[in-house]
Amino acid sequence: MVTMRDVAERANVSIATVSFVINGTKPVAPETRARIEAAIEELDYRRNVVARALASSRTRILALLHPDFETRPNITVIQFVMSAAHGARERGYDLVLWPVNDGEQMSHLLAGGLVDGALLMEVQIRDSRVERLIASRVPFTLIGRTEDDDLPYVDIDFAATIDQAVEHLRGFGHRRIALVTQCAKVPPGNEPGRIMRAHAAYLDAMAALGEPPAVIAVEGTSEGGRVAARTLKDDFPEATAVILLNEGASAGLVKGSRALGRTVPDDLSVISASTAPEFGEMIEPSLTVMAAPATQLGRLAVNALIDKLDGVQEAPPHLLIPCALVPGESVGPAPA
Amino acid sequence: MVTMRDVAERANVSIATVSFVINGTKPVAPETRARIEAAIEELDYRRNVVARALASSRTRILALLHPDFETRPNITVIQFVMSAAHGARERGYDLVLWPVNDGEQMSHLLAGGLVDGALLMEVQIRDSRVERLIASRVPFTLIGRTEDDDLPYVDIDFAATIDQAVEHLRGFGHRRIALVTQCAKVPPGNEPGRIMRAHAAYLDAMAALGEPPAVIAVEGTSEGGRVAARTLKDDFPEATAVILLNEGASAGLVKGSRALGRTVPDDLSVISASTAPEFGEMIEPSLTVMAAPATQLGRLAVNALIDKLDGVQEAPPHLLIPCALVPGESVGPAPA
DNA sequence: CTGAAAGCGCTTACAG
DNA sequence: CTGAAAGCGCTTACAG
Repeated sequence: MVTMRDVAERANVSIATVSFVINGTKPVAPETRARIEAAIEELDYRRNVVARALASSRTRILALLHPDFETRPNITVIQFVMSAAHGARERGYDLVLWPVNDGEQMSHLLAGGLVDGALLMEVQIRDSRVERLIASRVPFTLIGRTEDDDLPYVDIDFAATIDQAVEHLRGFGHRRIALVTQCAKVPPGNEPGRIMRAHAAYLDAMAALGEPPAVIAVEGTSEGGRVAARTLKDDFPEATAVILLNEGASAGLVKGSRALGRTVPDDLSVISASTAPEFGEMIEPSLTVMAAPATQLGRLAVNALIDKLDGVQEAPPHLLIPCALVPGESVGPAPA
Repeated sequence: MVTMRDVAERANVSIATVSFVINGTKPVAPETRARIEAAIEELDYRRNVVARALASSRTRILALLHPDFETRPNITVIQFVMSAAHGARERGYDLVLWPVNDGEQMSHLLAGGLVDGALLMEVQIRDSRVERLIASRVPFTLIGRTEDDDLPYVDIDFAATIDQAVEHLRGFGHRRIALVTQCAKVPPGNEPGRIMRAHAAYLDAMAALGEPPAVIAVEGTSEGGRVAARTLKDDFPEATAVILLNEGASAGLVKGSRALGRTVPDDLSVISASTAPEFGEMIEPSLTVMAAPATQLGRLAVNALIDKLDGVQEAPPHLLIPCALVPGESVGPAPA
């Protein structure tokens, strides 16, 4: 292995000077610099990142903390993960994946000193992992929000997303609109923030419309979708449209409705929020979706975090991006 | 930050002895050990992984090298990535994500000394990245295979998978079976190994059946699936069944066939190979799939690599796992 | 069974 | 503009 010492010897300088040119930390005379660069080239030297990390107490590694047993894996998650990894690499950082269930495990990992910063996925309204994160003193950015809006986060703007979905449906004459969310495996009142916030936005929109709300929470599976279809028919037969915040159940809802004699979109219009268009077009009829800005969020989260680490940042980032409507064939005029 | 020195002082021993008990590298007297463990507990000491890495020249970090612009992201990929990350953590390793396009970039990263080993995804028949990997002297395991079967790999057994799919279809009376694969953005003859091998297995099976082969390569999108449906109808109208090695096109194929007046499975039976069942049941009719063993492969690949790093291994791993048939509703009796 | 000491390959005040 | 040297927090022969 060729080290900085080898380069220094070949260029007839001290290792400090080599370090200065590699990092651009101090001015170096042009001739000296040229000699050093030549030596680096000739020896094919690459600085050891571990030694650098120890000496500078900056590892340039970021952790992506995600729940161990992912909810049904989906396109959005992989897009988010990959874009975060890509964004990190573009700025010279590495991203490690940390499946964490409990805060205990998280604290251990954080205390090891491997990472300079962390990204936390699937944030809940009250989230003990966030407390651990704060206690660890490792800088972080949340993907999603807790109750405490002051923490740095990037998130989907679910309120705007729901509003837009409702607006779109209203344009087709729908007024009785149901919401299908996802059951969480957590105490009520502590769901993932997205569910709480979307729920609240939905209730507001219905109140503004002067229509009664109809909310159904099912599992994020095809079976869950079928359950939703039946509940919809039995308990909310007046609903002519439904907004899903449950991608995993969307296909089942369409299939289940059809099996119950209700066609999409003739009898029931469907919008799947926070869903990849690639996913929507697999379904028949193609789903009208609100595309999750997964790729943007991944980059934004990483860049916000790195900005903080580099001290290039004043206020904690509070970034909200709404989903974008991508029309499919699952929304039609409200039945008379 | 509390260091090993702090622990040593509190326990009245040298830092070497602390290291011995933490790593279990040398026998330590019970009383001494107890004192040290107490000190660790009281100080809430956690060993600095970076310092350890530098001193031991083992970082305990693994890289997952994946193509930068993923083919259409799918459930299988995220399952693979997450299970690899999880498997690594269970053995005390971390997994970094490295999006790499060119070998150049890869060599730079590898030379930095951050990782002890690497996993390479989307391996092609002739793959320059593999050569870079070998040249870097970083231990690795391939996900997929090149021409050179001697390198360590884990892979889906596409031959067995195709055979099983053909067998299944034959059980329903099908003989004229088409294969739909995915266009690669690489020179012909250098596709991802899975396509070459599945293709070969398919040709063998058709030869054994004494039927002419019919192969269609389309993009892994809904549109690609539609193209396949049309090509199938126009160019291979005798085919009563199709095996897909192209998850992204499967939904489009079903929808496209229906649009052309051919119902699945009445007129055309469909099996989607290397596909997640969760995906299959989204489609109408539910797709009969060959489930990709993504989760197993992720763990196997990581464990094989770590075994090698730990010297717990003789021969390079050559692990092949076939997909498992999960019947849906897209396969029916061959039309008379 | 335990310790003193060298060393992993860098960065970074401090001096000149 | 450049260098000598301390130090990052560990591991690991080597000695005893």
